[in-house]
Amino acid sequence: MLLSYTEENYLKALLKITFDSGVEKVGTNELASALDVKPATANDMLKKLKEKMLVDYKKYGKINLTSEGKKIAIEIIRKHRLWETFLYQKLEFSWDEVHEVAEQLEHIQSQKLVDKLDKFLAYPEFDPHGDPIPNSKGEIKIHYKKTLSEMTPGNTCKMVAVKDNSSPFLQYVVKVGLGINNEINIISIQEYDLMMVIEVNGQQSTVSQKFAENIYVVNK
Amino acid sequence: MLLSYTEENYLKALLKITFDSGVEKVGTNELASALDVKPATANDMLKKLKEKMLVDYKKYGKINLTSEGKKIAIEIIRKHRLWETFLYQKLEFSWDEVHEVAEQLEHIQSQKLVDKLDKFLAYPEFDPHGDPIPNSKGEIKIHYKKTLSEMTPGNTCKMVAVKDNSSPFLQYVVKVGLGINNEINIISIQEYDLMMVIEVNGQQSTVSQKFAENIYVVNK
DNA sequence: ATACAAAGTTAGGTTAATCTAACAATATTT
DNA sequence: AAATATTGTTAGATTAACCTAACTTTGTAT
Repeated sequence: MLLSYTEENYLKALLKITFDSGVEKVGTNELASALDVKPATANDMLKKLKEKMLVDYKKYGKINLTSEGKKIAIEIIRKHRLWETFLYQKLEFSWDEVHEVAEQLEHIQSQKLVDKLDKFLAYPEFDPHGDPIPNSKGEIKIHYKKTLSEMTPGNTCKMVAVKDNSSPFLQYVVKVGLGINNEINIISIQEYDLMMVIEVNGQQSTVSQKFAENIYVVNK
Repeated sequence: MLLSYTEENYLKALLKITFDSGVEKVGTNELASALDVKPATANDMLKKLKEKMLVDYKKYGKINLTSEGKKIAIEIIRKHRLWETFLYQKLEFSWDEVHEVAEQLEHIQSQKLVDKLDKFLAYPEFDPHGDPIPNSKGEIKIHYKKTLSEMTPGNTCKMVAVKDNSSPFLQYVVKVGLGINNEINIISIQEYDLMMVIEVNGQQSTVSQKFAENIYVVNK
């Protein structure tokens, strides 16, 4: 099925929201704000995607991807993450620069391109932000993640991914000395505002709760 | 200046036409048919591009790119040919498959991406079809080309590029045993219909005039 | 349980890129 | 030079993706 750039973005946004919130059902306003359009616009598109059997929804109800819609959305995420990996590994892009360009590259239509790129990169399993890259069958390696904000003093954990892919956040992550697979010791937590003192490679930093909520870790 | 996908294609088409015909001035119908749209459509777009000072033209007159328009068009061709080279050299695409995908990739907006890709490919000077890749300053290595159809029996020449980039043509070129930098001996020419008997790597083939007009060569 | 707030929908309008059909200017041919 | 053909332009319509403003439905809180 040939979809427009825009239609693809709607499907991708729907999948992303369910990934991030853990909930299957999505609302019109939520979708609209994720795509930075007005609810009326999202509503129009939803009707179109329903016509095409890519979403399952009825008036005033919640939105769900159909299995076909989900398949397409996963393919887009696959392309996005493969391109990010390419930019990072082969073209020397930095962590915080890959996302923007991958947003464009993910819409290139060519099955052969995706397959060959995957091969060229030696079938990577995770992108530069630690997010899993769906394989050619659409299967995703899930590593059950907690956020840094769920850790308690004395814990040691390892950063596996970031939740927020925005440049300002990623640059801040680098500044704190953090990166994928780095070990983090939780030194203390401020009861009042939940600020956290952490140690990475011997360097201590104080980070906000908001920051800690955007770092995925696994226990050590 | 931020241009739409479509606007970029109009600029590229204008530059291509002047390249191919050798003439500076382009007509509305010619442009329209190159882009596979109706003349009325091309006319509308021309007005828009004139507003943006990218083309120079007046009612019922001929169309010219301004220097700014030409600069942008060259940049698009640069991207197109770099991507073709990438697909061919790094991703194992064949000669006749690269064009289509590069038509999409050429519109990706990221100066850094172009620069890094150029570096990654070790600053190639020619794409897989033998066409010169403009460098980062927009300079193009011109090799003064003749077509195979201009050769006479007894001549020996070397194929440097193809004029037609379509899949059917390129597949035919491969079938005849031809490739970039191959030596060609002109054995004979049929006076009646200008069919040519050529020899490549010891293999003799008979090719039509139309075919011969689409192969660029240099004298040996 | 009603009232109010939040979420979702509809109607009608805009812009970019396309079209068709009619018209105008330029070029070519006899 | 007049007739005809070619080329280019204009006017008005269409479609996709967006908008605002008004409305309806659903959910929440007193």
